[in-house]
Amino acid sequence: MRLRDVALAAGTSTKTASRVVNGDARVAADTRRRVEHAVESLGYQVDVTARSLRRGVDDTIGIVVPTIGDPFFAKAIEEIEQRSLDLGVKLLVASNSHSAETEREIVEGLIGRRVAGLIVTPEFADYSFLQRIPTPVVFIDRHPRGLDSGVVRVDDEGAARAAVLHLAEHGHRRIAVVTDDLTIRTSNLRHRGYRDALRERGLPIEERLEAHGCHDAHDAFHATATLISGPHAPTAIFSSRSETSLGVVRQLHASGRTDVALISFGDFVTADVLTPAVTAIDHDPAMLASAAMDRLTERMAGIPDDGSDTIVPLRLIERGSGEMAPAHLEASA
Amino acid sequence: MRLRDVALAAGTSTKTASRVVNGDARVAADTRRRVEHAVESLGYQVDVTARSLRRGVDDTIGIVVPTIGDPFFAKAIEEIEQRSLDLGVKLLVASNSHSAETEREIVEGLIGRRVAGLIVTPEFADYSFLQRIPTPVVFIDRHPRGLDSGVVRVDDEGAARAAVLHLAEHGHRRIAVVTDDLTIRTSNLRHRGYRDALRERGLPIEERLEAHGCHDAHDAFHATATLISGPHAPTAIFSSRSETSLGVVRQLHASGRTDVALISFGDFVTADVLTPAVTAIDHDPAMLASAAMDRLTERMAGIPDDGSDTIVPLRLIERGSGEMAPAHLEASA
DNA sequence: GGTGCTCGTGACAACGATTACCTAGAAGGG
DNA sequence: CCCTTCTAGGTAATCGTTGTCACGAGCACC
Repeated sequence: MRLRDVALAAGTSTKTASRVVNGDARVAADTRRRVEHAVESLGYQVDVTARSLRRGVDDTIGIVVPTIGDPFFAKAIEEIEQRSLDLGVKLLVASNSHSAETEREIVEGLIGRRVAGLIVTPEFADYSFLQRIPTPVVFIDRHPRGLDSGVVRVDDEGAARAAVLHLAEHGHRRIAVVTDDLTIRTSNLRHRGYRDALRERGLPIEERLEAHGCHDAHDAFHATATLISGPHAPTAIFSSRSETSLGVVRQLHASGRTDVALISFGDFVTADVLTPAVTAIDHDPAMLASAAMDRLTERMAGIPDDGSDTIVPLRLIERGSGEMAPAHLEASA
Repeated sequence: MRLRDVALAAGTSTKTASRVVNGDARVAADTRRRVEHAVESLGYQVDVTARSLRRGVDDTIGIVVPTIGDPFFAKAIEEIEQRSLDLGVKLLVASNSHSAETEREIVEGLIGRRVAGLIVTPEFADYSFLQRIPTPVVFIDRHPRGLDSGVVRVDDEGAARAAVLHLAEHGHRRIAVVTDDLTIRTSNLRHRGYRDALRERGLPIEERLEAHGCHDAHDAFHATATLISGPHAPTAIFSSRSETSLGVVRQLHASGRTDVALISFGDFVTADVLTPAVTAIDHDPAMLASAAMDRLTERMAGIPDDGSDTIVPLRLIERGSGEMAPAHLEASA
């Protein structure tokens, strides 16, 4: 199964066999045929490992995301998949498993595999070690710790601000937010956008209107119950992640409070089937992915990083839930 | 950045440096410290490629799926991710990009990378070439072409049959099916289960009750419109994929026909928020993934494949839409 | 007939890490 | 005090492939 065996069977040197395998034109037609036959009958397969070692690089790029199960990243991966297919390179996907240590291991492992380039969603790890490494790396979604690098990301703050302003424009003065831990950068940015909007409109910033630490739909479900009970309940909710939106929606439906306006940061399937249909800010992971690929391609072509961020625009999809007035009017889809 | 450089800096031989890097106990404490220091200050990283080449294997397993974006596979990957983390091996994910050629390339590429094991969702490629290859491969979801191998899969036929029987038990006599092309194995099996159930109950099998070729929600949306119009419209629909279910649901809501019973093969988020909440057969990708990992672990431990299939059970989640009587009673959540 | 090409081919080294094998002391047993 | 057994460390070969260089043959051109 080694090239040597193929060469032996074809009666040539390994080098010539290698030439055939790699499509080098400088091989006599007859020799080529013999080698090809040997390859076929022996079921030879190139040893990518040895090849990479010798060649120094690989026609593969890698992408590292927090979790593949997250629909946002899943979509982004799909897009990058398509793009790399067009580029003729293979794609390896890995997840950084939510721990600084494995995160670094994963990235190092991919680099050690000599991928031609890497797209990384930085999370906990310190990426300063990358400075000594020539592999082009493009970061998406967040800034990496320990490294001063440009990033391809969505405009979390601006979009959150726009969403909340949208609610305010429809007359809401008590707008709540459901978010994850503020230590998470994106959550933090969205939360900041939320507060910025309130300030701009001179609306109250109150702790009891803010539900932090909602990691998933379940947390959000309970947090929403607390939010909407009591005398000073909000008339609108801004949910800062699609996962939490699911919980918010469930709670609003469960407690018969579908009169509360809602905008979800992050779209989700069936958002348009619900009553009222859920207004969402759409990330468009494909755009993010595409921009990241553009950037990576540049980097691989030797164009250096200028350190600036690429901001991917977002759009507000008005479906009804974000356009309801504060009273109890129901604007159905 | 090579081990040699580290050794040079630490004043030892590469072998000793290698020992330190690999945690070999037979190194004097002082030497160890010197090497560790050199590693740290030089930012040395093992060249995984060279290591794999020499060692012959790698502490990485790979998984190949049709599309990472598919929520089913995304969940399965998450599970396998977790399991491999526990096992202390890394995971590489690749997608086979829907073409026989790239599919084979991807699998060969992973094998060429000397992964310790592989979990593959076979699609179009001929897998007979694997017979000559020692890498353990576990197939999931479908049988591979060209290779006689056991598979870890869900009981598509049986579960579809159970779903349709469930509808029949609630009094439905005109049950429609919305499905993808029957050339796709899983679609075919589910369709067969559907017909089996009808036959068992002596219910009519009619072409106008069957919408084939629905690739996505959009197709299903239109197909459903056709199904539910006309004099002999069904009182219940069996949707054979979660993607098509989204389209069916949208159509039923759009045309105010939420009185039509529905069971979805494949659960989806918000299925429980709709009115009526959607009854679904849940695949539980985690179970499938887990079974696949069990099998792969066995294979990697040298236990040969006995050629039998591992069937992962499914469960019916009754939420209302599948328990409605044929008339127009509304069983709300 | 020399000179300078290109063509097809092969010998050889090298990619970076590891492993099989070996050395020299040191430690311990009798 | 000699011999065995460790211990810490080194040397060289090797994994499979490919880049470099060289070589002989054939050919065209002056």
